[in-house]
Formats: sequence, structure tokens, C-alpha cells
Amino acid sequence: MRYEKGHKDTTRQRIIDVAAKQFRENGVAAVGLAGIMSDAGLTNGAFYSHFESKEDLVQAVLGQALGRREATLLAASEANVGLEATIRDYLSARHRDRPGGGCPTAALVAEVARHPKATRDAFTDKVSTFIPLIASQIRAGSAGARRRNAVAIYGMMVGTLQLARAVNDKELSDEILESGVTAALALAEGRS
Amino acid sequence: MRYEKGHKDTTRQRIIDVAAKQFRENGVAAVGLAGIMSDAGLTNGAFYSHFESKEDLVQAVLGQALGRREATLLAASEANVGLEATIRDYLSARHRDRPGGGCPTAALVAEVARHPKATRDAFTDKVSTFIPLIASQIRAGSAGARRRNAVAIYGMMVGTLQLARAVNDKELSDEILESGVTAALALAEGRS
DNA sequence: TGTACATCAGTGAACGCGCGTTCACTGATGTAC
DNA sequence: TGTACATCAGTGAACGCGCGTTCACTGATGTAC
Repeated sequence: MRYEKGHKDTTRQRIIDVAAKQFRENGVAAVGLAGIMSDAGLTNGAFYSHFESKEDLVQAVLGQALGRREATLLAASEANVGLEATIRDYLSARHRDRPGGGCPTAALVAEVARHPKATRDAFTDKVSTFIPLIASQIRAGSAGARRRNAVAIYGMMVGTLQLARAVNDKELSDEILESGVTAALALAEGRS
Repeated sequence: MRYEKGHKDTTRQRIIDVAAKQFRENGVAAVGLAGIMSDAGLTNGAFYSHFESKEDLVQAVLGQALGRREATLLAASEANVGLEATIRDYLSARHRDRPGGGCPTAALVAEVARHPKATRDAFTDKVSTFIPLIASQIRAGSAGARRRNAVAIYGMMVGTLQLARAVNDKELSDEILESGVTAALALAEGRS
């Protein structure tokens, strides 16, 4: 072989994309490197010419997936459209039913809490940028109240999406999503 | 050997207690049966005279740990003390720092969503009983609004506790807990 | 232009290890006669 | 009262398997002279 310029970056990106999907669908601990590599069309051994370890891949996945969320939030913030669309999209049946392409926080936050410092640092950095991005889209209240409500909205979106995914009853699951939307919209409007 | 009456139940309970702690601390997927059994003072093989499989143990743990939470909620509801103490206790630094003895939902909800139907059924049953128990402690609003806010409070408590645990910055983590308390109390008072 | 060597993404077999699960066995006690 | 057998919680070695990781090797291309 010998590959065109940028080939290695493309391959690395393909591994990250596959891992991002599998991690969110099944959790980091339950996903093996062999399965990731074969879905990426490669063999086992090639993994270590792209990443130092599984943990290194976890950090790359988190950084990139959370970075994408950040970009979306930033675009919404600059377009000055308000949080409603973001909240409705986040707490939708579609998002609930497609964890593989969805929010990495909702899928992985509990696992991240048990991972090494470097991984938690990467996560913390992104959370720190999410909060003011959400706060900037809240209409009313002091700066402190807007920030407080931003944190609460983020926490509620993550928690209600997870509940809706875990519950084994479609009606209850839909109700959880709707309740989350109503309460999050109230916080987004600066009420309470 | 040969053991006094009730010995086997005591042993089974000890296994469940050890597993409940380890699962909440490290996640179901990351915890092995050998470690559970040795912490319970037993050897590998004894496991299968108490449980049919690891999944069977997961169900026993979830049922019991969630049942304990239900009993606490029920007591608070009957004492008619309001939700404030429950919320402050849930979103406390103490609870954040001791996942092993804490809320099984916050620790395991994302994993439960990926487990077999029987496990998710056990979880769904308990969530279904939690919601009216929380709703009954909300002061104002129509029955529908109280139930809606109960779901939102539950989701927010779970999500903000998880965020506070994952974040690697004590100040930010404390802020997340405080923001959750403020917003949850607002919902508990029937505002918004 | 032709030859020798360097580069390097990817291969695929192998490493030791811990997993969930199985099973023949132990040994203290209870029961039957 | 003494003997033979049944019971059963727990032991501990072993099962096959997939894990993360390592490594000698391949082979197409680029570079040096």
C-alpha cells in the first residue's frame, strides 16, 4: 500500500465515528476495541497506530461529540432563536430512540464520573462552556438567575432523557419527555 | 457445616448488599461476580445457589434498592413534610460523594436502558410508583400540573446529581447542586 | 534509468487476564429404622 | 442408642470466551544515488 495525503486522518476519524456511536449505544465498558475496528473496516492491530489506549479513544470521542454539541448551541445562541427548539429537539422521541447519534452527556455521564482525571477534565471543560451558552439564550432574570436556570435545564434534559430511555412503557416514556419539555421551557423563559 | 434457620436468606442478602454498593460505585458492566462474592466472604461457586445469573442479581439489587427509596418517599409523604428535605438531601455533597449508598437511578439509569426487558420492567414499576409519591408532596397546582412537576423534579435530581459527580471541579460541582436545589424547590412549590 | 533502501498504515496471530458459568466434591447436620 | 443415608450451603478448580494490548511482518510507495 501507501496512501494519499490525509488518509491516516480519515481513518482515525472513521474509528472515532464508529466508537462514538457504539459507546453511546452500549456504554464504554460494554464495547470492545475489536468490534469498533471491524466496523471501521480494519483489523485489531491497527488501533494502536491511531490511539495510545482505549482511554485515549474515549477522550477523543468525548471531545469531538461534545464539541459538536457546543457548535450547535453556539449557532443557536448567535441566531438568537431562543431555547425552545433546542429543548424540544433534545426531549424528542427521535432523540430518545437514537442514542447512537445523540447527546454524549445523557449516554455517558455516569460512566465519565468513574473514568480517569484526564477524561473527566475533557468533560468538565465542555460542560463549562455549555452553561453560559444556554444561559445566554434565557430571556429573563438576573445574570445569576439565568446561569442557575441554565444549569437546571441542562441537568433536567439529561435526567429526563435517560429516564425516558430506561422506562419500558411507551406512554410513561412519552409523558416523561413532555413533562421535561414543559418544565424546561418554564425555566428557559426565566419564570420561577 | 449445616446452618441455622434463615442462614441462606442472610447470605443472599449479604450478596445483594455488596452488589448494590459495587454496582452503584462502578456500574454493572465493570463489576465482576468474583469480586462481589469475595467481599461477601464467599467463593465463586456459591453464587449460583443464590441467583440464576448475573442479570438475576441485577434485578434483585434494583428491586431492593429502589424499594428502599420508595419506602423513604412514602414515609415523607405520610408525614406531610413537603419535598424540601428530600430535595436538599438528594442534591447534597454527601450524596454526590457516596454513590455506593445513594440513589440507584442516578448511578444506573443509563445502564438499565440497555438491559433486558425483565430488568427494565422492574425499573419501570418503581418509577411508576415514585411519580405519584413525589406529586402528592407538591403544594400547588392541578393534579396534572403536580404530576408533571413531579416527573420534572425526578429527572432534574437525577441529571444534576450525575453532572455534579462527573465534573472534575469542586466549585462547578457545588454550583450544579445548588442550581438544582433552587430549580427543584420552585417546581415543588408549584410555581411555574 | 535502475537499484537499494526507508517509510509507515495496516495485518493477523499471539499474550496474559478476568469474565460468567459449571460441576464434582466436602462435611456438618437431620432423618429413618 | 447406633448406624446408614439424605440434605444442602459452600468450596475451589476448571470451562470457553472476549478483553486490551503487543509485535513481527507485509507491501506499496517515496527517496537517494
